[in-house]
Amino acid sequence: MRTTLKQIADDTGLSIATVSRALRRTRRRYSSNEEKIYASARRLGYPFIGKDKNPDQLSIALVSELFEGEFYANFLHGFYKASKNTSTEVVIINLAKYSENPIEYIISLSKKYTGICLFLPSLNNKDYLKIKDGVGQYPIVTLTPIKNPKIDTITFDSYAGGYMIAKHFEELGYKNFGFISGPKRPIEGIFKQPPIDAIFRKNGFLDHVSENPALKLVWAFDGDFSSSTGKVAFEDFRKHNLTDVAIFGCNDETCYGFIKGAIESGYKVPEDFIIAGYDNLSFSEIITPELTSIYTDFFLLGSSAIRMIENMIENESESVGNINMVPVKILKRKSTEVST
Amino acid sequence: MRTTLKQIADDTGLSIATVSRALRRTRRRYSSNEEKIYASARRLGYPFIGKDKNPDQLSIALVSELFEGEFYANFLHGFYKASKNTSTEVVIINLAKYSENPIEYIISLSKKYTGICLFLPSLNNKDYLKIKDGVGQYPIVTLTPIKNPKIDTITFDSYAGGYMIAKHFEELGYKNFGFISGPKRPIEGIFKQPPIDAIFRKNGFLDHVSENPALKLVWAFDGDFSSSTGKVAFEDFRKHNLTDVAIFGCNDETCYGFIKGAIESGYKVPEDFIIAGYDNLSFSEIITPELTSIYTDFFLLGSSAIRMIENMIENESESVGNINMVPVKILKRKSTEVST
DNA sequence: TCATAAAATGAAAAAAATTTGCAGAAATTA
DNA sequence: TAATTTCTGCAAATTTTTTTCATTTTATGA
Repeated sequence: MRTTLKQIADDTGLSIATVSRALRRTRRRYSSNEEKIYASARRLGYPFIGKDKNPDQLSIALVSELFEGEFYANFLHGFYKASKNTSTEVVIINLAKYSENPIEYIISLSKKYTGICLFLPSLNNKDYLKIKDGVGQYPIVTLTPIKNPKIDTITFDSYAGGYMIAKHFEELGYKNFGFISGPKRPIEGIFKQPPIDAIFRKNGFLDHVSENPALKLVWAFDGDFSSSTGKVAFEDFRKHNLTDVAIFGCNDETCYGFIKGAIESGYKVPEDFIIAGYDNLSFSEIITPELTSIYTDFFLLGSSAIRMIENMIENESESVGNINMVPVKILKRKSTEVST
Repeated sequence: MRTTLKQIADDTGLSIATVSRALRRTRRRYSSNEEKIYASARRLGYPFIGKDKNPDQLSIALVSELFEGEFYANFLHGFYKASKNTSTEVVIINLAKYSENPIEYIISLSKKYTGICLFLPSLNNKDYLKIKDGVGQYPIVTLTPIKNPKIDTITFDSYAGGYMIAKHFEELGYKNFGFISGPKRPIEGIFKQPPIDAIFRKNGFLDHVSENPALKLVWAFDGDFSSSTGKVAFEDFRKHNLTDVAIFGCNDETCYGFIKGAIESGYKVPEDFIIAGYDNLSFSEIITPELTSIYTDFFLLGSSAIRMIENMIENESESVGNINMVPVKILKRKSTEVST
């Protein structure tokens, strides 16, 4: 079961004594046998003795599937930055590599790490229940909103984000609102289920519209978070011949595509319509017109998640399904700037 | 030195036998004592027995400092994607956390991982020599070009990238070339030294210009990779009142800023000048006009790096300073599209 | 080339660490 | 409340690691 010096001795053809000495020496010597011993020890998974770990340091496994795009870089960077200020170490675990049985693998992580932080939009409620069952009273947190969670959840206040956009539009005097949604069906290789986050953004926006009799949703389009559907959305929007519309694209990329389509067709933004996005990607400051967007601060998210896990450890409290919302901010830019 | 059951027993106030049993049981039981034992074991760094590791799996430490931006997401994702096809596991190590003595820390990683892959633009030649000295004949590779490296280097063929741009400009019939450079001095918090990569891009571009008597460098500007200096660069360019110029901005972000400045001043691209960038960020497809750029394939880089380390292990060869160039591609888009 | 010193190695003894058998205590269930 | 199960510590048994010692190999210098 456990790797012993004997196994390494057998593997390398050397004696146990030699293996013991090589592995225990402080300074490495790079003789061919020592290299062989180290290589074998690594391969067989012998637990090393190096001053690898600061005993007072907590370690949190940040379990995610990595994809391309600025979003993931900001996400990871936010966590690392947050961990720098604490005695907590964050280790990224890319689940894609262990996709045969992800649930079991996540549960096994609880032996090795003091806490687990999940960012896995592809998991469903059943999966989370299994994980919760598997780890028992153990500090675990998820970063993806789920309905009726059984694990403590920490997520951006997307509902408020959607609301802020609607409110901003209203304050600018707009009455006619448009909306481009996020994915409603699974997307091959990314979302096994539509992200609930996007639904909250939408609800926050639409609830404000429907609560206020003066406001009206005059146009809606089903997107999938990509800039290409943003462009398609514009083609559809154009056909409707609407004027004085304030459009909320539920992420920035969708808006980029929409604006691109509009500009190419000779439209002017914000003169012909105003538009706002979500995520505040760096390009939102660069695109012409600069895009009003909801800023999600990943450093704040990371800090909150780490603090939450630290609290769980300290108070020996259980992850039972509390939801912790991290506030978001609206950044108003030229795409919603109305000349007076 | 080594963590033993006795230490955990002392720490938890339980007997050695109890600790042994708790840690060796296959199924966890979540009694308060067992939780205590696991917590103590984690804190003290007791080597766990879980079937954590596939014995035939190589593990490579990818040592980097993470920053924000799409670049890093693509970088990490490329490596993960590459590792998926092999039996090699890639573990991201964020060096920022160990900044007290990075060199020593990197050397200590060689005990734990089968190979090391460095992406640390802030290290200099001396640092690399120390690392090389510290790890001896061990599979290690660096991804940042350095002059006269002592460690095997694998990097994008930036020189060829710069050259491709110049060649493309020439083929379009342009004679007057402009250039916006990358950082020439260290940038606080990011580059302890100017990235040599950017210099190679520049050399590839300028060498082609100077080799061909018909071509002329009519304008150059010192940038720092940011879109804001791109905008400043445009202001400078404008003052020079140049026409028929083909501009190479040594990364995409610089070009975004430059184009933004140009459009805001009523310029038209590519009618008034043509421009090409480097990195092929996703916005290059979205910006109007779409930006011609050099595509650096991080999957290819990751695959090559992993293969290189695998070879070093197999042939027991040493990292001596070979340089392996990963080819890049030019993606021609509207920013350099000349109507005929 | 050879003598000498230094380093590396294996066998076996010694030491240390871990597991297990056993019996009593505590908790749970009927 | 009695029966059953689980938990626990002690000490013996077992396994693993380290150390001692003799031998072999390698390196060094005349």
